[in-house]
Amino acid sequence: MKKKDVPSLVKDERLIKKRRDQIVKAAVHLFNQKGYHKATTREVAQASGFSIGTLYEYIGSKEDILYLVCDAVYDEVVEKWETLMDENLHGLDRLYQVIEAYFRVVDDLQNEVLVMYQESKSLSEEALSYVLEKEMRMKEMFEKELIKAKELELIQIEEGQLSMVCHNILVAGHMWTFRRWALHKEYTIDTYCKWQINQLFYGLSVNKSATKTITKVQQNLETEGTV
Amino acid sequence: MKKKDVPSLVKDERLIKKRRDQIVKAAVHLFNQKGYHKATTREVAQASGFSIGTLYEYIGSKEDILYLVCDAVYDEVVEKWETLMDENLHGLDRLYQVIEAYFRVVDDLQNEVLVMYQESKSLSEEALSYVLEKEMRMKEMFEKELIKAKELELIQIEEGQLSMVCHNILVAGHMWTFRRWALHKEYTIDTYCKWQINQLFYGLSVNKSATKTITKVQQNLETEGTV
Amino acid sequence: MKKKDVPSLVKDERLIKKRRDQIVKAAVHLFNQKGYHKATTREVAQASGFSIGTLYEYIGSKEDILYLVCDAVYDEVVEKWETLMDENLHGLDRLYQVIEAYFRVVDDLQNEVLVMYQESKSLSEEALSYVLEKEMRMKEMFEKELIKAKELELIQIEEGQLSMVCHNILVAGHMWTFRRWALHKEYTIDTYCKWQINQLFYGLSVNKSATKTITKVQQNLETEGTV
Amino acid sequence: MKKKDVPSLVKDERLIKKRRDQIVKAAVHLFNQKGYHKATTREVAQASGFSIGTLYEYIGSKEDILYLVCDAVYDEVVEKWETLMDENLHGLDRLYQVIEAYFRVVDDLQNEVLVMYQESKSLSEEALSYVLEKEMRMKEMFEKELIKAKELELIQIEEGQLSMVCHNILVAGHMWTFRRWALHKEYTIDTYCKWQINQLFYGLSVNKSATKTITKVQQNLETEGTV
DNA sequence: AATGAATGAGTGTTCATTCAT
DNA sequence: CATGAATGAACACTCATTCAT
Repeated sequence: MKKKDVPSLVKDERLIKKRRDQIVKAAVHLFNQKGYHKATTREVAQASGFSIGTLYEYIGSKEDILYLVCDAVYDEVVEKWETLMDENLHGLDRLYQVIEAYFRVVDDLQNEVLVMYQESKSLSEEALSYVLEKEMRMKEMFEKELIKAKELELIQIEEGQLSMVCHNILVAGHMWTFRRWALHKEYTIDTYCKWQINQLFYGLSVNKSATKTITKVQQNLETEGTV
Repeated sequence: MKKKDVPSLVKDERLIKKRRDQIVKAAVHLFNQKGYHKATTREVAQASGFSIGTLYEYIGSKEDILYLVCDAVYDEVVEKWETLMDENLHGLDRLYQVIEAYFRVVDDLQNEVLVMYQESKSLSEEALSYVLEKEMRMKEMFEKELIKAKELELIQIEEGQLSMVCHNILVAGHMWTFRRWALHKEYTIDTYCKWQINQLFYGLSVNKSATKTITKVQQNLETEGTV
Repeated sequence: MKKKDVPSLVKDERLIKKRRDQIVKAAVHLFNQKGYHKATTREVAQASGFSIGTLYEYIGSKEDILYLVCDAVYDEVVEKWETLMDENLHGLDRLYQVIEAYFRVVDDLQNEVLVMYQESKSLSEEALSYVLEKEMRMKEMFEKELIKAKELELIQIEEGQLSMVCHNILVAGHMWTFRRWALHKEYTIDTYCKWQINQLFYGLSVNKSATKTITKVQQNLETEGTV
Repeated sequence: MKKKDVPSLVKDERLIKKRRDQIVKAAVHLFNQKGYHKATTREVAQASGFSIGTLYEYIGSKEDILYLVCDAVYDEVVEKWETLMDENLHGLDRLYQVIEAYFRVVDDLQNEVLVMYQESKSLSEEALSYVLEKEMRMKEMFEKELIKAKELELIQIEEGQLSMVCHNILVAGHMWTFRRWALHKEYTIDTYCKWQINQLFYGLSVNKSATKTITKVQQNLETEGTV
């Protein structure tokens, strides 16, 4: 899926970048406050520091603003993430850090991530799939790390579990923003990282003598024929 | 937080219930397709099988529709969940089942949960806090079970982890709907339950010889002074 | 102009009268509070003590309510007026009393008169002309009295003045309602009657010698440099 | 009570004034025909010569239109009134002229005055009190003149009568519009002025010795050729 | 005769988008 | 390149009126 083309009537690429940065910054703030649908293009223009006419010199439609935001947020997340990484770490330490760094970037870019998260569904199919593709690329970053760790025999992970765990990690990051009404009361970003990583690697530490196979539960449910 | 009052011009309580059920059903469908903001009240009325005037005999504002949806979805989830529970199960089996049953209910009520999940942020503060309270009550159901399991020494779980794990379970359920664009390609609800529960209880099965304490990682990160 | 026909689905004339009395009473109250246009038929029905369906058993349209009100108010004014009249009075005293009694009836039926006064313009042409005809009939009552007084040489009034004075009297009554925001602060109905009647009969008591001395006064003032 | 703020999305003050003049003109015409409540904002926009969207660039709500009308009408009345005044007249002549000029302005601005008169009650409390204050200021103009005349001993007027007479004069002006269905059949503005002023100063001539100098005043006014 | 649920045309208002200056 | 006035389709919501029960 290609980058969606956002039309501009202006030629100067440098100016386009500058104005769009202004737009994104203003839009993130506004969309956070009122949501994408309730924020008006006029408001975005004003918050960006120019007129509605000028706004439309740099975008083709309101949706483009949302697209620019989502696009920018992914880039910013990845960029900051890379800044945080210590390339000297190895083994499990590296794995922990990749995840923790991600959580911390999300914490840092809370508003941005939240907007992208809550409003991206309003994108057109074309724009959405581009954005989702970026999401998948982030997922792949975790997959790579996990596969590497598995190959190094640092962790044991079954085939089917791999992808799901990466989804879980990503969503655990998002959660920190979209469930902040609850989580921020109970956790700091430090404790949140600690417990999420702990949970991710060690689970609920099942007392082994109590273990029964999940398969059995499955069977029970299936014989009941419900759902 | 009390149940928000949704005004109706109609007196017959039975009829109100019937019509509101129609409205909720139609609204879930519509909001799924186009989202809350893009769906018009006229469309909701039409999809409900009556005129716009009649719609407004049973609600006070468009927001009330969303509120009715969210309220109904929670009730429906809890109700179906209870139906699925086999009260004869005990120990870890019960724990597995509580979680799996929840996932299966979410799967069954995918559209409903997705709408509630994606659109509830558009509720007014008053309505939202009522809805969030319901969410917290669901979280408590998991908490109770986990505490019970802990007391029976079926699992080991530290203080700070408990709440977060419950959030994780709830969100893992939601994920099945809001990330279905990815997850449903890779998993069936059966395999999804299996892997999520597996992951929840056993984590990534860290190879013990490779284990280092998370605290150490934390220290590394902190000494770097980043974030 | 004939009495406008207000259709009713009910046969029993006595019931029609009873219900319409209820309607008029409720409507006067409501129209006073919110005005004819902002008051809804539902509200009128409710304030009348029955359902919207029943309301429409006794009227054909919302406008009929206004017509009923206007019609009733005139009748009530005339009726109360006659009650107040002392037939033993004669001469100027009678004239004073006719006018004062009218003012006092208006004071008594303030809300009714105000509604009729402010809202009758919303009647259809047909209904309006019937109402205006009633107004003219009231005017004629004053005309008769004034003509009688003129014939008795109690007052001097020129041809063209007669009609206008009667309009003035009627409007002076209405004024007491539609300018009550100002008049009721400054006058009681007693003082209002006194001064209006005084003004009506004696005017501003122009100083007779003033006409002649004006030039003189002016000269004085002008030399003083004032004015 | 301060001038109510009517919000506009347009910045150019000159354009605002121009457009609002258009709006007022169109609204007076429409409100006369159908009344404030039955006239739609779309009709006002169309009659003003622009689209509904443009209308709302210059007002905040429908009520603002009514407010603009009332506000403008008062200003226009006062302005025209002042134009008509001959500052060289003194004594009773001046008094006659102040009143007659007012009647003639009302005649000239019939539609405007009638709308303001009949619809101002639909204003919000805030706007209404501002409008009523303007009305009171007009009343004070008459009060000043009467007090001056009293001090010059041109007229005799008792304390309690003064305010009421001014109300009467104002209402006599309004009457010429809201009772035109009757008055215009019987009077021209010339005869209406003559008889109202006559009545105002000399009453019903109970006392037979009352003079009729009005004819003379009329001649003065007529020879000036104004109005 | 009374009820009140159903109707849908109509209303005020918003806002993304355009385009002349 | 920037501006902001103009546009009008679209929307939430109201309410007089009807009619089956």
